[in-house]
Amino acid sequence: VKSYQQYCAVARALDVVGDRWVLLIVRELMAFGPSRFSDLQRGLPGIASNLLAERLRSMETADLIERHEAPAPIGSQVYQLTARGRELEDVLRALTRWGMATMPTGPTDHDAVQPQWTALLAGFTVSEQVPDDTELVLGIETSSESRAESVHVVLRPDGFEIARGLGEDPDVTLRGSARLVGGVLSGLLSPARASRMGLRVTGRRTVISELFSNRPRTGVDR
Amino acid sequence: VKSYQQYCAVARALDVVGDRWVLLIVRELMAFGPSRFSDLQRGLPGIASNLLAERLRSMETADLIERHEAPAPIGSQVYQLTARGRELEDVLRALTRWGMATMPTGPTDHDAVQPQWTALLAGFTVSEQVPDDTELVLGIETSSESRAESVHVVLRPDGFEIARGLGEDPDVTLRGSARLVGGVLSGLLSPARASRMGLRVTGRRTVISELFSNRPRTGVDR
DNA sequence: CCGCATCCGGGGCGATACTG
DNA sequence: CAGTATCGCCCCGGATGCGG
Repeated sequence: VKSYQQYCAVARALDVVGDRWVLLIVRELMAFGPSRFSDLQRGLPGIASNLLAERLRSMETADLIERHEAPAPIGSQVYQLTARGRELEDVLRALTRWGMATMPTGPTDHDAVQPQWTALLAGFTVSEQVPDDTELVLGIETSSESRAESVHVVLRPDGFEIARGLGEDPDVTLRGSARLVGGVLSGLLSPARASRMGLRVTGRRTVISELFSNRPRTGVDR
Repeated sequence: VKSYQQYCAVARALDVVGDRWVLLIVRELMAFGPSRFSDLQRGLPGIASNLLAERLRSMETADLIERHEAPAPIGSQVYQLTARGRELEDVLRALTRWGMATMPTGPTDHDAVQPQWTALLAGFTVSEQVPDDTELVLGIETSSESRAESVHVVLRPDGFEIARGLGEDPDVTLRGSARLVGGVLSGLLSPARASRMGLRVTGRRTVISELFSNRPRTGVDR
């Protein structure tokens, strides 16, 4: 939109990422990596196509993303974060932590639900809980009213990756409403309570309790 | 504005703090503490009075701030952050770190300059560098073209406080353009270089080099 | 289909004026 | 000093169209 015209680091940052949708576009690219226009559109329900196009242009100008010709499988182009764009991870982490506190409210009926949002939450909150030299594949299937969609997260102590589908043989799989799955992954809901409320956990169930044994009770305190 | 209507922690957070000016109002209240309407207006050059009033209302509804009858000296009311509002500190920290990288560009001629913005930067970046059980008072005077305004920061290892004026006998005082003062405090500019470029340091000058001896060279890397 | 460009209605935003 | 009132403008959101 318009610059705040203030010589202040916060205002300067908001001049770039303060426009509507921008940080959510970064969220999608941080979750899935290089994505096509239509992929982004799916992950950003409510955005108008012209707005997405305009944002992608200005984000490219701002050096947040770069446009690439897609490799073999698809003959289109993909968008991905630049190094500068990836440095927004701490901003998204902070916003995630702060926004998590409002999650127990559960999705309103009109709220969209996408599994990669919950998966990103998982990557941010529990990835550093993974023991050294291990890789943990977490399957996530959030069932909205209409249909159920799934992703899987590869959790490593130093980071994570998200991809569509359940992948091959995840270590643990969480199925249920986004509220239950997200509640457990954010630490705001104990696995035991969630199970009683309808969460289904398959695979090496002990992994879940291990991940959450030494986590703070709420995600809000520092 | 309007909710994103997505069951995602980031989107939920942006539903509350994503509106224009909101995070900058939080910045002002985090810098100075309880403030009056006109104080906020001074710290937010460019905001229209009706917009400030509207934002203060919605921020009160969102439990970010609360309105209080002012104590003795002023017969008006003051606004201050709630606990929930103070929890936005990490969000501001992350945005500050990210926005700092754009600061060497210096203020454009039209950019406003206020010393508390630089002071907040100091509080965020160097407060934990202060040795235990010590209190360091840092005077800051940023000279814009028209006039020079000053604040002082009381730095403690576990936090900081900002107040107007230079206070009584600060340990060190930095005077100069906002670019020079901010450059040093952000770690993007060495004190030596800044001095050569016109920064004036008075008081216990050694404190400065001590504070910045074991800081990372740039503020951008994790 | 995918990746936009164009058009259009509504509302948030910004500037000014005004009031207790 | 602390807002309220009014008024354009432009951004946003939704729909449609269209070339590759």
